[in-house]
Amino acid sequence: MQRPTIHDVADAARLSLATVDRVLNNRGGVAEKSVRKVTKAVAETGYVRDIAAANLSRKRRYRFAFILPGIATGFVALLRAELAKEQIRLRPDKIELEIIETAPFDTPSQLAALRSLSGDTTNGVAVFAAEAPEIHDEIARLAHQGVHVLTLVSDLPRSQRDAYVGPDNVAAGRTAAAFMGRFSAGRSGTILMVTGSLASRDHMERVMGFRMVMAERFPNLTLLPAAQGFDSAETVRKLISDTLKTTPLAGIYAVGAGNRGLLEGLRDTSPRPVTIVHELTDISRAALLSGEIDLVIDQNPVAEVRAAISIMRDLSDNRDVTTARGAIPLNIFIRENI
Amino acid sequence: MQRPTIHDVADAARLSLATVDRVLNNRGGVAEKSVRKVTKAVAETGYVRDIAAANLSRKRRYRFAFILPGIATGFVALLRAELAKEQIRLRPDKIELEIIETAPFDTPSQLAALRSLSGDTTNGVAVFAAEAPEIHDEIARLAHQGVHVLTLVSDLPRSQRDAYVGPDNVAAGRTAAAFMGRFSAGRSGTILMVTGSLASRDHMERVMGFRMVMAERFPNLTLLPAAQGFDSAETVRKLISDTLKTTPLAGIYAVGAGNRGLLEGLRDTSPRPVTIVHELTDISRAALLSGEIDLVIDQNPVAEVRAAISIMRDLSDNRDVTTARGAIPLNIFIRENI
DNA sequence: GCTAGAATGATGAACGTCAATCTTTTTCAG
DNA sequence: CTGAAAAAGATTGACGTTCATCATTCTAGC
Repeated sequence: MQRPTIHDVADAARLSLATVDRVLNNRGGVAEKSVRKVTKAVAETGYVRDIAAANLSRKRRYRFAFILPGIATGFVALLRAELAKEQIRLRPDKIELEIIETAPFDTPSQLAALRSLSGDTTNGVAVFAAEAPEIHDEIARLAHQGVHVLTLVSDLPRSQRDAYVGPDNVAAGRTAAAFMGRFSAGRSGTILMVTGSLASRDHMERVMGFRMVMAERFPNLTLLPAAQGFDSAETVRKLISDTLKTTPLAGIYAVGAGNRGLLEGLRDTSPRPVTIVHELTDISRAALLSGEIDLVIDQNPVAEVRAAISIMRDLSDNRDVTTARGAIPLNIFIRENI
Repeated sequence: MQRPTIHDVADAARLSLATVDRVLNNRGGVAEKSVRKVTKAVAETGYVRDIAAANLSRKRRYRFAFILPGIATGFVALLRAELAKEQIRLRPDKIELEIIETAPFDTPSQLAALRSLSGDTTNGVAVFAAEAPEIHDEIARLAHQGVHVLTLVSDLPRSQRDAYVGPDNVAAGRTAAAFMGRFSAGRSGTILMVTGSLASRDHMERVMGFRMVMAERFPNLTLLPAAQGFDSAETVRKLISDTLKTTPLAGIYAVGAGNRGLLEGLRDTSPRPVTIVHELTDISRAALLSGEIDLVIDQNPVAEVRAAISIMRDLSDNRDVTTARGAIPLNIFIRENI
């Protein structure tokens, strides 16, 4: 048995193709009675629109934009590399990806990126941005224009975004704390948390999760106030070595980027603090192998990009999207499993 | 600018549509010179076949089969549940999934499943099977008939499979060992490994990885020979409690399924051995929360099913598939990050 | 230079849907 | 009962490709 087509629906409803089409694409001008007949016929026949044929007919393309910081290294670079690959891979599927780079931690630049988009040039957009009221406004504007908005890596739960694609950052922080505690094996000492910025929701969520578990389960470890490294290797390096001048550290949790600086700042420190960082990059991988880092918590950029695209597509085709779809698992790496 | 079509290629090659079509679908009967002209025109115009249109025209459907053990609980049940979801979700894309259940750890039944498939009823198949020469033969037969074969969860690297979709099981074992060692914090003692079957390659690879890291880094921990629990809760329970009668355990690494039995066999043991199991299910999740289990190494069944389908589809459309595509990351769960 | 056979061209119907246009039928107010 | 508006029907040409058929033009061998 073949899949039913509009013809079958028309037959079942005892109406013409034209009327069925009018109903299916709600073009209006159809009697209420006929609408019901069609709805019934669709249910009876089990008709599902052939999206490929429909797209072919209406020359549809999917235009998705990704807004992310223009950082040349680390995790964001991996994200961008994956996007570039998908850009090519998805061309035959008529999915066009536009990548818009913003200045890191710069709300005006993120705003400008959002403003450059509109409902008739874009079908969906995935944004990696910080929490700010103007950003929320722009997202609302886009949503209103029928653009599907995803938040990427860092969520904006109170905005009008359709979905969040990224890890559970509170869980990430909790995990970091749990391993920090276990790896410290009951000793006491001081822990430093280095974030990128205190305005990044993802970083704050990680800090929150980290603090919770630390307070609950490892009261022997003392937390310094969260520092800001602005994802810059040099700033992070200075931060670490300055701190070490006055305070010996039992552990470091690097919430954001700048791991190259972290390693430099840590060089020649003995005993080496338990070091937990985020994102598996060339640098963190090497440091894991050499023993300079104890644990890496990673969100797979490949999975992230794919999930985002797949969800934007489903939203565009208005299939229902379960929220769980965007959850990116946290991958935990130690020396033995990279 | 629109994407080029066969018409554009024909124009560029100064040949008719018919000839271009003959070349593109190599139907033969075309002069070598013309073939070259077409190839050149394709390159010049950047033509890429519109797969959706092509599929529409040739009424193509993708028929994929999944062969997996008919176990009603645990990881395999999660796999099957996800497959059932995808079955519905992918219907509008004309992807049909057939799920074939085999008796667990039963080669004849796996063979029968493979034998039931052929090139003209199936485009791709993902098999979760054990290593056996007859299985290799069947895979070769299917490959020869143009069926794309994937191995799922457990690889058969010397077979003619097109790709493996699943985790790096050696890395899984290494990871388990690394955490086992760290969680034991320098103490010495005896470790029990419980596999499903010594014939399952995935289990053996895990054991191998586990042994390697144990020997290298934690010589203070002694390994008992790997036991077989046949993924049965009752067998595992008995195994554990029998072992405990004669030998106190510092750690247990459950390589396979049957975690319900493991927990029962472990009840009232004090001190509780460090316990590491595979796959996040209702049971292991609860045990993690209650503290009966220390660590769960999980392969996400959702990711696994999606990767398998996406790869089978790419193979069917003969796009090139990088081997890395099938690698499923290992998710490590402790109490704090589930 | 003729002819068989190969190569190429031309054409049209299909796949399932969309979208537009034009015609016919139904409905209902006055 | 009439007539206009609303609803429904009918038809057609796209979208990009496949596939088959038939007609035409080359190309070699003799």
